[in-house]
Amino acid sequence: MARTSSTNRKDHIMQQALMLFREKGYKASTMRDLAQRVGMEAASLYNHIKSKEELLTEVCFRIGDLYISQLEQIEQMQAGYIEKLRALIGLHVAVVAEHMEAAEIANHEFRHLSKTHLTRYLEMRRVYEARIEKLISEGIEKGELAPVNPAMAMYTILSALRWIGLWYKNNQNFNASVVEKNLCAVLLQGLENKANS
Amino acid sequence: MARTSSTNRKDHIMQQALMLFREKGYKASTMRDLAQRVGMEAASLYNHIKSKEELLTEVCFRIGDLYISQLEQIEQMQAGYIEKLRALIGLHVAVVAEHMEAAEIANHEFRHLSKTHLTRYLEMRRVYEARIEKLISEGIEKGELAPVNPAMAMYTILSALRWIGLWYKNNQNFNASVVEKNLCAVLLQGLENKANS
DNA sequence: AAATAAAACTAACAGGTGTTAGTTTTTTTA
DNA sequence: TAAAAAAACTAACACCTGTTAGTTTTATTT
Repeated sequence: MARTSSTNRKDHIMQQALMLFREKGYKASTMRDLAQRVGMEAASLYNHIKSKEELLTEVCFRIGDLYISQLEQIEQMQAGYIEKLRALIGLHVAVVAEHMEAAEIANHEFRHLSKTHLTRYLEMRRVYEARIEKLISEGIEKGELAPVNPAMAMYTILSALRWIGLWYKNNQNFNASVVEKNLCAVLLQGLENKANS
Repeated sequence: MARTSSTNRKDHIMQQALMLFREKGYKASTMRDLAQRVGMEAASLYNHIKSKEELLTEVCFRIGDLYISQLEQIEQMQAGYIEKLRALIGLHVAVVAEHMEAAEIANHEFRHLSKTHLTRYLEMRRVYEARIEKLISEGIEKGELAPVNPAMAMYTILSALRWIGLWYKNNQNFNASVVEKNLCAVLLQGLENKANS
């Protein structure tokens, strides 16, 4: 059995699917499009994958699991809450830097998951968000973070972190540490110049 | 000629299309779906509209024009740059509060515009972003804003402002001024508690 | 080299897509 | 109320959708 070759082939299909879904969106991407990029007929794809949705499902949960497992490490850090938020921002920069297409697809196309998968995915996201919200709450309680609405702060951070993919796409010279530094500067210190006024 | 009635009918179609596109996404929304919501056969829609894409085009440019015209007013304000950014955040909160579906569609579905319209839309957005970036640059030069990378700060702000729609969707009791206050707090003052440390 | 398994192919299905043509019904105008 | 315009309808076109069936080619194993 050509197990190795088969696995490689599936990985190749997956990789092409990622690029296609990101370019056109999941619904606008056809199996014939994908087949052409992979270099075979559409029907042949089904020797390697189960369905179109399987591709999407795999991307979404692979990325989701990655975020959640990394978040666990951040929660267990022995450090202040500013430091933890800094690590959270670093996590998102790193994930996008290493899995840009997958991260963008999970963020933008998850709604096309089948009902069962969608429910599970939304639950994962809900948990992820709740844990970040808790992180912020705790930081506020300890007086390390400014007394803002934790839910709103959480959404603000997570949304802000979404432009990383856009930036990555437009700039060849994507410097992860510069991006991270600037994101931390705006989100943690704010845009107002405290040296002034 | 039943001009009034016709206009109302088209507005009704437009409104239903907004809700449908937002729920399912543009590509996954069918003219038969839309027709059912409007209460007629799919073919009858074409007595009122030119094409499916016309609906999307109209939404995108209506919202785009709105943002740009409002930005002009902000630029001409006689006020400090923190105040101008505050106004920018207020603008986005207000647009989402008043045109939630349209704002979300313009943000998420514009890529399905036809080539010509897409080019024009992207150019509009490029200009919008450039002008905000310039606002930030000027603020930094004058020492009113912290010395961050202006392009990155611009993306951070605009992305952060995208969760408003999400928040609006999940919370019945959407209080625009509270949302605005918290967004300003995080983006302008930062999450770090300056009373502390 | 023969047997077996993997992976490609062609053809097609069953249903969905936006949209048009042509006709009938409803509403407005004269 | 007759004429005209608007807006609904049914039927259909031409094409696209994910996927399956069945067959042939290629690669692997014994």
